[in-house]
Formats: sequence, structure tokens, C-alpha cells
Amino acid sequence: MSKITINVVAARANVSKKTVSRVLNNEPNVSDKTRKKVTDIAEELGYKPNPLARGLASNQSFILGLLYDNPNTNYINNIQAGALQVCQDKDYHLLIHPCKASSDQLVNNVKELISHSRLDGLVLTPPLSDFPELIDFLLTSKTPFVRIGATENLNCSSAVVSNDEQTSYEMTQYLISLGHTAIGFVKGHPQHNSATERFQGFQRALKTANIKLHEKWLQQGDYTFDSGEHCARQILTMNEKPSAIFCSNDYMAAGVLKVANQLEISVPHQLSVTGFDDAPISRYIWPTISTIQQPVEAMARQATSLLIEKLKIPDGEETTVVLESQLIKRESSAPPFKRISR
Amino acid sequence: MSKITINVVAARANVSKKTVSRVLNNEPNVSDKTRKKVTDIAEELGYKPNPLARGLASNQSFILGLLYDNPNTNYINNIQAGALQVCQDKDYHLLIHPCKASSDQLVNNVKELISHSRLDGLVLTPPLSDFPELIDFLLTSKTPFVRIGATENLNCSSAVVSNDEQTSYEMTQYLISLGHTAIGFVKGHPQHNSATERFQGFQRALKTANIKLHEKWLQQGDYTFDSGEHCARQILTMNEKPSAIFCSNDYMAAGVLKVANQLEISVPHQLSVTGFDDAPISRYIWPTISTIQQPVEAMARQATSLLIEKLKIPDGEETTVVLESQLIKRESSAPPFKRISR
DNA sequence: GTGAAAGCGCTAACAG
DNA sequence: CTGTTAGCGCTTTCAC
Repeated sequence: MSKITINVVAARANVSKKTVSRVLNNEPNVSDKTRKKVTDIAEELGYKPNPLARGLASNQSFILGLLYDNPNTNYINNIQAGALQVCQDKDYHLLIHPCKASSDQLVNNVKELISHSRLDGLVLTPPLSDFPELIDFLLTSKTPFVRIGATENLNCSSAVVSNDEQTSYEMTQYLISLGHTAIGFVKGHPQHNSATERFQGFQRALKTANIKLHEKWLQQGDYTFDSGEHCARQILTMNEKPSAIFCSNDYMAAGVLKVANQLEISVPHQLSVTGFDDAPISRYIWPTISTIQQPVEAMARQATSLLIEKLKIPDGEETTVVLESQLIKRESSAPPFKRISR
Repeated sequence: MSKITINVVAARANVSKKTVSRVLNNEPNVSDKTRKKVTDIAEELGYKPNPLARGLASNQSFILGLLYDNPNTNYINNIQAGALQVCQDKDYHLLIHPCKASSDQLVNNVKELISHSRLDGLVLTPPLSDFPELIDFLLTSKTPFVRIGATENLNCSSAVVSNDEQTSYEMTQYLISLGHTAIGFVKGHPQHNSATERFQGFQRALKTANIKLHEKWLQQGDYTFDSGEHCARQILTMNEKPSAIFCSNDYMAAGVLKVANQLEISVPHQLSVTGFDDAPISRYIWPTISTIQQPVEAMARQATSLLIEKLKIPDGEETTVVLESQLIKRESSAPPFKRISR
């Protein structure tokens, strides 16, 4: 069906190939009249430029790579959806590339990927966004890239980030405003800088409110359900328990909920639990988990747009865009249990 | 860095371009000696053929499309992972394409996608695998495709399927073997043929065991958590309740669990609940859900391999591969509650 | 403003 | 078994 090439459009419009090409690429030096004529005829014929030919001639591939190493399928799915939207819109392809951050072959893998698939640019997601070796390589090889959720070296590339520290601060403030002063915390995966940010926001809120952080209620998780379970078992079997536990993500919060249930600690009556990410599980579990929603899809959209812009203006400025997260109050948080005392 | 084209390889090997090309594509009519020489030199130079040039010349794109419309991010992620593995292995690209099965523009969308992105072939996932209009279009336009989880018209294309009906039968048998005779059922999304298969397996097991299916305990869900909740509320507020509920997927089972909890019906003590799919939530919720695990990733791998083979031998036979699912017993199923009577 | 010629890196079709 | 000659459909260069 589609044997419509640039040649037939040119012939029909009585202009040269090059003029059609100019119109297609929005180049200057075409009279408005010619431009319109070509546009109309292209439209009428349903002409679509062949990306392969285009790429071959201009040494581009119109393929963007999306790199990730993230166990959280929900996060990745949202990222993909956002990136895909922009790609479709701007006639780029998106190559999904899962990889292992822990592998010492990471940089080599990516190098191979770029050269082999002729990628025009890369979108990095956490924790890859803050991987020094990878960043270094991309910088020295002059591969265009943008980073999502990066926290370090923000001026070395464009980036789209959320304000985890601040939202974490607000979540903690919320717990404090409910009356909690004995608050535990389950940290996220040490390789993810979000884990640090979230913890820092928590610390800052405690300091501001003059509340002491009990080391014993501070546990190191790794963003998995199992780690949440494990940490909760540590905290909730102590004699002196906190009245609230702030978990660095929802899976860990779900793990805490499970342990609370097993230990017959009623949530939120005897214990408040909060999460982060607004993962589906936060709505499916009972009680539903108070959490924080990041605009993940919007972040991916922004990042992809930035990347494509950068491809067009290679020496443009590096931008950092901050998108705001949002606190979602659900059933797992409430004022602390008051012992009927005296 | 990579200015190594077929020309430099040819020059270095003292042969023509075409000979190099032949070696690369594993074509016959090259002496072993020449073949080895070329292979070695290509290796040494780290030569990688430019897919764009290759595609342009041979009218292929080496891009496969993965079509889906599925709310289940976990399923899609596994499918993607499997398809990706094979694509990387065989030097294909995978273009992820979410779409709306409900849209009357579906066929047009896909048509546009294929022509615009020059896709070589398509992998279809449920419920798209059984969409007559789409299948018809692909067939008449001679677009190569394979289907995952198709149930209809199995000889019109290669397909990779699982034995949902049989596994559903076995799950039901398992419930019966525990002693359940009053068993409710929550159906899946009517647009997914898996929903029918799962229900049929259930029916067959009941019939085999001579157990009557109570219409009132049969509810129509749509594979979402919310629908599970809704159906459970119907069933569990009746005077006469079943002692087990078989849900067509895990999200709905989780919804049932939530309602049971609210109604203070203890699972599995007073009520057994089973799911389907082995979604993460089946392990994260309490009690953990007895379910069925499909080899989703392996299915995607198979399907992608079949597609690539078909691309090479366009008139080869259409194959149907069946992969076995597996019953996973967890905490949500147990023998029925015996009233301490008389 | 526009066009002609050359070529991106590869494969197809044919010739030897 | 191997090489030659033409392109694939587009962009680039440079001329007009």
C-alpha cells in the first residue's frame, strides 16, 4: 500500500525532493506557498517518511533508550507509559532496556547497546540516574541523556526530579500533627538516592519539632516487601514500641502491616503506618496505606521531551525540572492510641 | 568511534562487500575459508552492521511490535521481559505499544503503527489475541504475527497458550478435595477469553464431582480489585454463604479478602479464597493467596521466537505451543469450617 | 528560495 | 563460489 515516497510527493507537487525534505523538517528557506502545497499533497497522499532512510542519511536512528533497573514494576510501567506518549507524538521509537546496576558490566552493556542499536539518546531512571561510572561514560562519549530522579551532579545533564525530601518532611509533619512523637522509620534501598532523600526529610521534620529520633526504631530496608516484614519484626517486638512507622515505600509498609497483624497490633488504632509511592498495593491492602504520590508518568513525559529537545539543540542548556509529589491520607494513619491510664 | 562499515571489513579481508554480506547473513555459497576470514576480521574490528542501512536495503526494520491492552502491569512486565530477551538475542528491536481494545479505532491505530514504524511483525497479548477485527486485518494485510493466550481460530496464526481450563479444573478439584462443596466463583473480564476458560474448568470440575453450581454464588467481575470487592459483598452478605470462593484472578481475590475481613469472616478458617496469576499481591496480602502461576515470561519468549522464525520462513507452518501452569497452595485455602454441632 | 548530484551502509539481482 | 552494478528513501552539500 505505502509505496508513497518522497519522490512521488515531489513529483505531484512539482518541486524537488529537497524542497519536500525541507518542508518535512521545518527548515527555513521555503516560501509559504510552496510549503503549503507540499504539506497538502503529503497529507492527501498519506505520506509518511521512512524512518530508516531518514536515519541512514542523517546518521540518526530516532530511537531513544529507556534504561532501568528497578524491581518496582508499577513505577517502571508508569515511566514507560509517559515516555511512550512523547515518543509517539514526536515520531521517536523507545527501546526498553532493563539492566543490572549491580553488574560490573553495566557500562559495557550500555556502550554496546548504544553503538549497536544506534540510540540517539538515553533516559535514565533511578538508581541508574546516579551511577557515577555510567554518567561519566555518557558524558565523555557525548551521548545525550536525561535523568529521572537524579540527586547528584544536577548540572551535568538535564533532569526531572521530584521533591522527595520535602514531601517526606510533610508526611512526618502530618504524623507529628496527629500527635505522634514516637516514630519509627524504615529506610529504603541504600543504592537508591531517594532512600537518602526520604530519610533526610524525616529527620528534618523531627528536628524542627524537637523530637528525638530513636536509633532503635530506625531500620534499614531495601524497598522490598520482605525487608519491610523483617524490619517490622525488629521494631514491633521491642518492649518500647513507636506509635507510628514511616516506611520509605509502600511495599515495605505492606510488610509492616502484615507483621502488625500477626502480632495483633491494630493499625491505625495502636500503630500508624505510612508509605511512599502510591503503589497499587497501598489501596488493595487493609487498612489502605497513607502514602505519597509522585507524578511518575508526568516526570517521564518531561524527561523524554527534554531529551528530544536536546537532540535538536545539542548545546542547549541543561535544565532541571522539579515536579511536586502529593500526600495521600488513607486509613493507616491516625492519632496515637491513648492508654486509659491512672 | 564506530566508523567501521562493511566496506572496511571487505577491504581488510580482500573480498567484496557482497561476500561480507553473505557471511553476515549466513547465506550459502561462501567457502569455509573465506567465511572464517571474514568472521575473524569482523570480530577483530568489532564490526556491527548498521541496522538502518540493512533495513533500508532489504525492506525490513528488524522491529517487532508488542501490542497490549491489559491493566495488569505485572503480567505485561513479564511479557515484556520475555520478549525483550529474545529480541536482544536475535538482534531485533521491540516496540512496546499499549492500545485500547475498546476503541473503535483499534484497527486503524495498528494499521498506522505498522506502516509508520515499519514493523516486521507483531506479538499480540490477551485480550487482543482474540480480537476478530484485528486478526482479520493482520491476516488480509499479510502482517506476520503470533498470539499469546489466544483461544480462538488457533490455526490462523502461531500461538503460545497456557492450559487455563485444565489448571482451573485442578484448582477446583483441590478445593473439593479439601471438603468444599459450597463454592462461589468470581468471573473475569468478559472481553478476556481467559475468563471463559477459567470458568469452564471450574464448571467441569464441579460436574465431575457431582456438585451443584449455585447461580447466586456466581458473580461477574472484571479482573479488578474493585470488582472483587463488589462481588464479595454480594456473596458474603447472603444468608447462605459458600465455604470457598474461587476468583478468576488475584486482584479480585484480594478484594474478596478485604470484604471478608470487614465482615469478620476469617480466611481460611471460615472461608477459603483462591486466585489466579500469582500476582505479587498474592504474596503480600495476609493471608497469602493460593493461586495459579502461568509461565508468562516463557510464553513471551516462545512467542517472540516463533515470530522471528516465521519472518525467516514466511510460509512455514503455524504452530501452537502449550505451556503448563502450576497450582500454588498458600494460606488462603483450607478445609471448610465445621460447626461444632450436636 | 530552490534544485542537482552525491552518498549514508547495506542488500538484490544478476553476471561471471 | 565470488564480484559488479544498482538501488532502498532520505539528507547533505553546494550550486543556482
